[in-house]
Parts: sequence; C-alpha cells; structure tokens
Amino acid sequence: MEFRDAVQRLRESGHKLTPQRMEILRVLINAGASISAQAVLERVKETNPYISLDTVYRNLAMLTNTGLITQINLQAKGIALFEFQGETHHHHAICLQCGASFCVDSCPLPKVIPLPEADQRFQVISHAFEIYGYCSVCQKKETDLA
Amino acid sequence: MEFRDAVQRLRESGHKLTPQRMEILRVLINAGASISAQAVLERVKETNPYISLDTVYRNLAMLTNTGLITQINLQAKGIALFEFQGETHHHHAICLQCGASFCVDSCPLPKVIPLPEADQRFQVISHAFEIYGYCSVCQKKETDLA
DNA sequence: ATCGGTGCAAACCATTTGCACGTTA
DNA sequence: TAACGTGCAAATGGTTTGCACCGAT
Repeated sequence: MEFRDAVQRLRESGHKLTPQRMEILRVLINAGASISAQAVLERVKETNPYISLDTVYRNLAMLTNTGLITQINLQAKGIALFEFQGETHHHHAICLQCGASFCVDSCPLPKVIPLPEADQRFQVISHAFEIYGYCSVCQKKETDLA
Repeated sequence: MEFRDAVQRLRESGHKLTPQRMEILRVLINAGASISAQAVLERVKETNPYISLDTVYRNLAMLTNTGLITQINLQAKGIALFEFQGETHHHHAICLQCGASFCVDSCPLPKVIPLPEADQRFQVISHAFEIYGYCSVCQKKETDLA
C-alpha cells in the first residue's frame, strides 16, 4: 500500500494533507511511469475538476523536494516529467513513435561508478537514464521510412 | 583537426557554410563541454558581434540533427545544453550546486541490454544518461546545510 | 539565379510568482 | 487562529516561427 506510506511521509515532513495534494499523489502512484505536469492535471481533474495547474506544479516541486517523486528532463522538449519513487528503482525505454514507456529493471549506475576521473570525489545524489527507440508495434512502420 | 572533419560532414550533408555557422561550430568544439545556446551566442559574439540568438538556435538544431552535436537537458531548469560530439561517446555528471558538468566515459547502455522483459523486441535508437550530485568544490558547502 | 540562411520581432508555451482568500492542523 | 495551500492572473524566460532580405553555391 504505497499510498499510505507516501501520505505518512508527507505528514512526518510537516506538510498539510489537502484533497488536491492527495489526488496528485494518487495519480502519480497509479501512473506507474513518468508523466508531465499537464498529464497530472488532466488525470486529477477526472476525479476533482476543481484544481489548477499552479497547484499541480507547486505540489510536484514539493514532492520532489521531499523525495517522494523524481523529476526527469532528459530528452523531453522543455517538458519536465515526474515519477513516483516507489520501492523499486528502475528506468524506462520510451517509444519515439507512440510514446509508450516500458520499465527497465536493471539500473546502470552501480556499473558506472567509479566516476569522472577528472574528479573522483563527485558526490552522487541521483541520476536519470532513458532508452529511446521503437516498440514492437511501431517498428515495422519504420522500415517504410528511413 | 576536428573542425575540418566537422565542416566536411556539413558540406556532405548539403548545408551551406556561413560565417555564423562556422563560428558556432568552432565555439562548440573549443568549449570542450556542454554549453547553453546563450553561452554559444556570447562566445560567438566575441569574434562576430553580428549574430542573433535565433541563428544560434537554428544552427544548434541543425547540428543536432546532423549528429555533430548532442543536446542535453539538465534536471535543474529548462535550459538545454549542447555539446560537440567528438569521437568518444560519453555522458555527464552534473553538479546540482554550480552546474558544472564532468564527463563519464563509460556508457551504461551495453550493460543494460537485454531490455524490458515486457517487450524483448524494443528497437534501441538512442539513450540518455545523467548523474546528479555535488562536485568537490560544492560538497563542503552542503555539510553546512542539510 | 536559387534556395537555404539570417535577423528582427512577435508568438509560444511550460513554468513561476504576487496576492487575496480558503483550509488544514 | 496561524500557517500553509490554493486559485487566479499576470509575468518570466527559454525556444520557436513568420516574413522579408541576404548571401553561399
């Protein structure tokens, strides 16, 4: 029951539990992948139409600071993506055609350390890793192009 | 002489060689690290004051498509960074405090394959990998906080 | 001479912020 | 009832685009 744990961590960190905040958290957990602020807004609106994009952004920032979610900015065109940081650390393979994302369980980080020879003392806090390509459905269409 | 090679690739790909374009390319090669569009503009202006930010952006996009440079999106803000793609494929460790970036030679991709068990046939095109943390200069300041 | 490239200015768009009101603890 | 959180609207700032002119091939 990840939701309970997350709420508990929010409470412990001294944050108030508003309906909007709980909904945003629930959406992020259910998403199971990284989604944009806009996407969060749309999904929250399905349940609670009375919420503003500002609130989504403010909560995403707060949840990121609290460590409950992670922000990713890799290839996205100026659009930040957010993902609930559950028990299982993992990454994603994203289809460039349809946008579907698939989980990649293995994390490359441990295999990359040691770090930059230029600075061995770099203190690692977090990381981001994404694979881009075409899923099995979209692959065939690619042969037509190229 | 990377510059010559790069120019040659531009010529072969059917692009015109304007003074602005050459300057932008030169700046990126000399930078030796990832820099922002704004930084490119400033450095080009040192030599050629008559250049606009638009041209920088357009050329950065073109050079990225041609594969001569790579675009990176930091985790911090919505500022894209660009880096000349020399012979060596590599990734970066980025300081969350001062924004400095350090090269990480080892690439995690080969170690991650095989891919998502959900879809073994995922066709990998590209990938992104970034490490976030604190460089040796900024580390000590962190102990004061926290 | 052509067509791509450039500069200018305005448009875009994700994200942030000031402020007054509402709500949780 | 005190902060904290929210909504609204306006501002911000990196990036993009329409258009007319210029210059590389």
